[in-house]
Amino acid sequence: MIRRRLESVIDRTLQGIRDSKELELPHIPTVEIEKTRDKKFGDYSTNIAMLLAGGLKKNPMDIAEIFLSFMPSEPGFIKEVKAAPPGFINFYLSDDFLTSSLDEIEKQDESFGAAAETNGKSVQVEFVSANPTGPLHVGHGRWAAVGDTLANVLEAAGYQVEREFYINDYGNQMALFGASVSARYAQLLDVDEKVPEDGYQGEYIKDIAKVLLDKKGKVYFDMNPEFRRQAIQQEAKEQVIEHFRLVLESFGVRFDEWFSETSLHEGEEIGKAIQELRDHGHVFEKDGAVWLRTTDFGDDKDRVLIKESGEPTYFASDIAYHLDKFERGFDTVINVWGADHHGYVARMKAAIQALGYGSERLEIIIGQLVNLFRKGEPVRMSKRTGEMVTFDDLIAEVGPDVARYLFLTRSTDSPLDFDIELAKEQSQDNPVYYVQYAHARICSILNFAESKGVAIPGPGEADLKLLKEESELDLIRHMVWFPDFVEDCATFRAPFKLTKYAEDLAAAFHLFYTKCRVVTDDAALTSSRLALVKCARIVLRNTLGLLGVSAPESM
RNA sequence: GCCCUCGUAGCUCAGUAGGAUAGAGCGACCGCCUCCUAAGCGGUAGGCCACAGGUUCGAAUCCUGUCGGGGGCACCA
Repeated sequence: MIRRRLESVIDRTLQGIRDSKELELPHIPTVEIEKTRDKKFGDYSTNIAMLLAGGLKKNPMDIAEIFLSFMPSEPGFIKEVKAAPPGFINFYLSDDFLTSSLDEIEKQDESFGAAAETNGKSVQVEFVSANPTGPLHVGHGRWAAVGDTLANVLEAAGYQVEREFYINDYGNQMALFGASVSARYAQLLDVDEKVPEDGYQGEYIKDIAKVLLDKKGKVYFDMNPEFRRQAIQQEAKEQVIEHFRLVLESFGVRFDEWFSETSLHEGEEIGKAIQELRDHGHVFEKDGAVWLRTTDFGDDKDRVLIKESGEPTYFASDIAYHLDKFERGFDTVINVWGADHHGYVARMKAAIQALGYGSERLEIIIGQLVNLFRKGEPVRMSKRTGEMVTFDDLIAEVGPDVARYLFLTRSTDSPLDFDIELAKEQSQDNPVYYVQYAHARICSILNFAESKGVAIPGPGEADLKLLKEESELDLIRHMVWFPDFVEDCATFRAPFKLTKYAEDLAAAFHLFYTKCRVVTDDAALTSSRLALVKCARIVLRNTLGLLGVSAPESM
């Protein structure tokens, strides 16, 4: 990683300055290295001189100059270092370093961009977690893309990652769902039974009942109504979960664990969690209910754990669930929640603190919603009229690649406008295709070379020093940045940044493509450009891989 | 009313662990295929970073307030 190497150079330089007593360095601040946004400032820069200026009461430019005079020369890595006002130190990577990196990329191949070793930390990412009472909506699709790509990025950054789906399969909503399916089932057998007033009226309930009838026949018919409702609820729930599994799988998302809320109620977990809270002294009784004093930890009001009726609240089971997560040994637990749950964050964080865990071990990513459009017109969704575009409808219409990619083009906490027609028709303006096209073009070049009988060079076989064109070196600059970039995406929990990276990389490739012809009569140059193009394909493919988007060989 | 979040080019949005002249895509306008995929490339135009204060050598970024959009404020899940 480039940043690590620069950190080490900067560190050694500062030590040198300190030893020589040229400057009194009381302590060395954390080195910040950023990729420059403009080439004229070099490739990477640090603001260390400006950070030191305050304490030393010296002009940052003077400090930068001193820094330059002490910096060891590393010709194989850095071509040039310059101080620039108001006190930046800019590093220019050497051409040799850039071109020789290609061998490294090719050697690492699929693992290029991923940390060489694990960082020893485990993290669980919980996402989607829909109630199994009906189809997933497009918002769930967005959380799925965000959660899964975040998990990919964390894995690449060296974390041990688990993906988990929490099944909210307990409580009133489930009972209503069961009763609704049960009524539809009865109706199919010509028994006049009404779907409950506040039950689920959607057409899909009929479909579930139909499948149930086809699969199980009339076995529920003779049961007493309550027993029948429960049995049907169980079957219907399994049907919906299986549907979730299939839809998410078609979207490239596979969970390691499906955790049922009901299982918490069946076991001792909830009681255990409440006892633990009690032991920590945060539980009290009032108005016949049992409360958790979440206000001790910054919540704006205290919350009920056990209702007057003796039933635990959803909050209580959620606490038990989070306790279970920590007891499973995760260092960090990340939840991707829909925006409608954000009022819940403070109390959940309070709860885990009441259990004695640091609040930083629970991270909650609030995902904003998706607004669907069709040719600029908002798609009205109403469960009543049945006018609904579900997540699987969307996948069927635009395809998983387009959906996944576009879901990740906006930062997670800003709402996303998704125009279905634009997504599938305006292909030339579609960033997904722009990136995929770069990959397909590369494959086409390699095919063309092969068809001409040109040998594709293996690692170390091409003379990479022949790559001197600006567009060639710029393309490599984007590629060698990749591992650092992936690490940033992980530390900032910002999977959506990858789409921008992918577009910039594709742009660098497209520019190279128009400026430089790969397969020419110059055998040596052809060989080195083929090596470059092969590496560009690796990085492009790995980027798309993290995004969960396919890398087509032709388009 | 209280809490959270957002407000950046005509549109959709990046950029916020304070840093250099605020970026991209789309839309508009002008160019580029005898040649490995034109689903591409180059160029032009477009900004009081909602507003007002404050902190700082330096603020789109941090703090306070105002205005505007979205969301949330259950012994529901």
